[in-house]
Amino acid sequence: MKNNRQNLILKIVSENNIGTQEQLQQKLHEHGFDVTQATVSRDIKELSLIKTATASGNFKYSVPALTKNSMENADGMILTMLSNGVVSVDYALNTVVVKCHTGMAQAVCAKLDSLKLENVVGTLAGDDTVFILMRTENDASRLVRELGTVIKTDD
Amino acid sequence: MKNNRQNLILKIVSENNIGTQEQLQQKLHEHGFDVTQATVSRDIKELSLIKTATASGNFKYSVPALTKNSMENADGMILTMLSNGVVSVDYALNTVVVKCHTGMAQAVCAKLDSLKLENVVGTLAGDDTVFILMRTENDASRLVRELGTVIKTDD
DNA sequence: AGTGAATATAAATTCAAA
DNA sequence: TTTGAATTTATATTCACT
Repeated sequence: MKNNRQNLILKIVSENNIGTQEQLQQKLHEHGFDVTQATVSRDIKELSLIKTATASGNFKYSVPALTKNSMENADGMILTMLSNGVVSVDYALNTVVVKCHTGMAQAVCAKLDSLKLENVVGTLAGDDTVFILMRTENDASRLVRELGTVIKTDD
Repeated sequence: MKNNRQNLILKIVSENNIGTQEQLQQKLHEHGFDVTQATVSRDIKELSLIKTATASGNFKYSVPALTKNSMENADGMILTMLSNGVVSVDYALNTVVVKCHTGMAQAVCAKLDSLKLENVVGTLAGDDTVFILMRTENDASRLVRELGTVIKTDD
């Protein structure tokens, strides 16, 4: 349950402008998770979400980029989260297809974008699938291989 | 004065583990800047510092790095390229000006584009100069600062 | 373990002032 | 515009309970 909730949090902060834990709590409530601010605070800490000012003069929680550093953070929580979201990775020609659990594609896509991967032409996320258009077939192949080493899919 | 203080803040949070504004205030005091928490809070907002949990279970303020992912990738090729081509970086209002060696601006511009920097409205390269139009003046200021930390200019 | 209620702490903002 | 003092608001933690 906690895991589901934290996955949802990643999705929520990726897709919305969440400035306070109360707002996040409210969003969680809309999705059927009734937790207190205390829990939201703990979740944010465990996920190592970052809080920062935006150009528009507000604050915003975001998913941290997946660096070596952030993997070390929070007992690899983020990595785990990413892993939990992904079902499988495949490619055809120069397009990589990341299959996700329903509703997780947006969050996974945000995470992948944050990696600022090379030779990515563009990304597109539906509900349970992310498309990554790579420059060349070689790039696609390499990316699938690289993701394979990082992401533990849940089969 | 404010500028000096904010520069010092960047230095302090880079070199120390600052978890609260009070700690930062204390460090500033040691360097002769006597300001209140209110000011520290404003500075943090203006600098868009990020607050996030660390592996050790504490919180920490950090400088938002454009480099963490993008520059560590690609075997530092991009970094090398930029360093070799760039002479200086400056800005006025929301436009960043990257002075390059003659004929290098196009290449530098392409490299900068490849970084997919946030809040970039557009870029334009001449022969020895790249213009980067940022969303806001703050964005410009931050980009210059960030580039400054990454790019070794050849003077 | 994970959580909520209450609380302590930290951080953002308001308001007045220089 | 920049700031401090006071205040409000937000966030982290403590403690009890499950």
